[in-house]
Amino acid sequence: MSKPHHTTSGSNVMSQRNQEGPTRNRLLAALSPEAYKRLEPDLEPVSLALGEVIYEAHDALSHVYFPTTAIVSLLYTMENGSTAEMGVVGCDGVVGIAVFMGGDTTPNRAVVQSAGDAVRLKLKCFRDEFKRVGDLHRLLLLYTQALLTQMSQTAVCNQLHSVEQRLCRALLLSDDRQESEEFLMTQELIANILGVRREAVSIAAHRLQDAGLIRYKRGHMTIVDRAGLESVVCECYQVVKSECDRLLPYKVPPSAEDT
Amino acid sequence: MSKPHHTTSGSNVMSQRNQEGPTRNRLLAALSPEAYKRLEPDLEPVSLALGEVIYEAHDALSHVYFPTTAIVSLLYTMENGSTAEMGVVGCDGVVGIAVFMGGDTTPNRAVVQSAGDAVRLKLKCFRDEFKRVGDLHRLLLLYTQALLTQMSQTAVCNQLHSVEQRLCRALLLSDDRQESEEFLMTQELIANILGVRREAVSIAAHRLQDAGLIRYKRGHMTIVDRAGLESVVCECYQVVKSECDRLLPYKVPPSAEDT
DNA sequence: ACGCTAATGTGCGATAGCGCACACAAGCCT
DNA sequence: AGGCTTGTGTGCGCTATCGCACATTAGCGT
Repeated sequence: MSKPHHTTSGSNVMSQRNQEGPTRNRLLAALSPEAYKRLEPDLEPVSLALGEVIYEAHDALSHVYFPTTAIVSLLYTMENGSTAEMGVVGCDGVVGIAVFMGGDTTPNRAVVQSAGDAVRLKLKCFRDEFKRVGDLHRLLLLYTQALLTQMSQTAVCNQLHSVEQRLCRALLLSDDRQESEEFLMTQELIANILGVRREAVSIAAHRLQDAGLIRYKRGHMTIVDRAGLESVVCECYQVVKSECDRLLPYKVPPSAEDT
Repeated sequence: MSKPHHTTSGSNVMSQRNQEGPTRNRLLAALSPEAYKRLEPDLEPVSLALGEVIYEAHDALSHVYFPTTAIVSLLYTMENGSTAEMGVVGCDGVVGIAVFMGGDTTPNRAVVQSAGDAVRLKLKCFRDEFKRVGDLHRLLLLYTQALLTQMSQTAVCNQLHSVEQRLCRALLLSDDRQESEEFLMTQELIANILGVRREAVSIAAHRLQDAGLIRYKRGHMTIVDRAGLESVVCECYQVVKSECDRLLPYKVPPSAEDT
């Protein structure tokens, strides 16, 4: 999942659907023109605010969400209130996997980690297209595998790596999913994501700042030296990124249905 | 996922396909008779030995495996050699998800955690049936969601719970997936699964034994008080089990294809 | 029965992260 | 400008787990 280089494409916007609008979402962008046209009338743009809850644990969904500039965190909340992130979804994915996997709900919540836009689709439209077993079907299974990799790598990473390394991983994952190098996130939020105390984040962030890798100021976190972060982060980051790139290349070969 | 009560069914074996043979695997058992008959000629019984590697990271598979009495662990190995489990597959599932998700390979390995039997299916037969988008297709997506839940819960559990609780979870997960209350597993193996040092397992196992919940002797681990274990284990165990039961009931309604 | 190997128990210092209790500082509201 | 709320830094004792170095033992093969 390389960051989409924001080539301000000027006049040829119409010819490329890769820069703005719903097709900022990589899954939508990878659809064949035919499949995309079928969905287009039903795509509804929405703005997602920081902290907004897209679904609670065990909630039946009314829509699936394709983030374009927003970033959504999949969090689990324990009975005692402590939380940890299991996965993160940005322009590379979709929120609401359970809808097409058949279970309808999941035990986790989806919370907006970085405000931005998304397009959403009513369940019926979405399912109708999924059932054609064409592009959308194939892409979503591939995406699900990528998410599976992300979650399972999170499992081993949580077990084996330090808070500092995992903070780097969280920052890089966010960076991959948005334009700007600056994030609006408090240490409290990061702590909930990493499943550690806020103080532990404070210390780790401070270390990264001292090392000149990030700048940090009251809820504003800025990546200063991305290469440096990549040298500190554990191997888990690359594993997830490589697998994501392998499974979901920008260009996807057309499916049998649409050729 | 309730443990299949081994009612030694005597004479009416032919009428129920729920006790022995390939249909000990719950996915195969849940197929419609039509779908099962299509696969049956190609199902190949295999014995899996403890420690046997079904696939290595990034390996292309030649078969998918439906465990019947064997238990398979999905493990990730770090560059420095440390390992941790991301998920476990028994008679409730299938080894080789990547084959139908479209990615063909995964970054993790599959290792036999408890010796036993499985049936396997060549990729082509498997894919042909999957592409019919009938029972097998629907069941495998449901199973994948269950596995997703298992992996994501492993992620949060690894972060938030103690070695002792996680040992309980591992034991209960194994118990759910096999007949006997006795497992053949060394502390070394358990340590690799939990992603901790062997010594930590030694201490945790000792505590459980002192509490009268298990008996432990040189590679033989026996559950003495299952209810006791369930009172010690963290909530993660129930979350995964409930979700697994919800998504994959023993009886599955027939799909449109086969009615 | 002997001896080898694999499995387990134990002790000790080091470290990471927890839980708590604050002090402090930044920015918003009026 | 003053004051409140929110976010951040820090110190302290505690616990879990690590990493290492051994001692011990069970069971297998011959």
